[in-house]
Amino acid sequence: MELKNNMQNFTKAVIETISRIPRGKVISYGRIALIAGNPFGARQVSRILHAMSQKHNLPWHRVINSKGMISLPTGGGYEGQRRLLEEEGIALDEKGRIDFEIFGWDPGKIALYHSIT
DNA sequence: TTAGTGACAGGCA
DNA sequence: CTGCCTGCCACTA
Repeated sequence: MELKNNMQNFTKAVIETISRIPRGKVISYGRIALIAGNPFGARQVSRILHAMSQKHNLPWHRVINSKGMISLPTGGGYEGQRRLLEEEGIALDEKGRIDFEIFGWDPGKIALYHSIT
């Protein structure tokens, strides 16, 4: 059960981290997994999102893969996510990529981000 | 119980 | 810079 609790903690940490993503910013699955305490939990993060995002009212659309692209298949939610991102001012280039240098969110820089805004 | 799958990531050609 | 291959982990058939 200790093991089970760890998984619960990871899930909770993931949910909490995602809920903290500022509007207009994005972060990768892997980075969230790392912050939540599991360096190899990127796939679990996606699984958690798919299962709990609506229930927890999370900004799931601000989570993308390490290549800066939307991971959903065209026709399987891609358009919707892209639209939500663009509504927040997040730009995608002609290849559907988002620049982390501009829109990437790093929890470690939250203080800096806060001071600027 | 084993095999297959996936809203991923990093290294290599 | 782009595409392919392998590693990881939880869940489903």
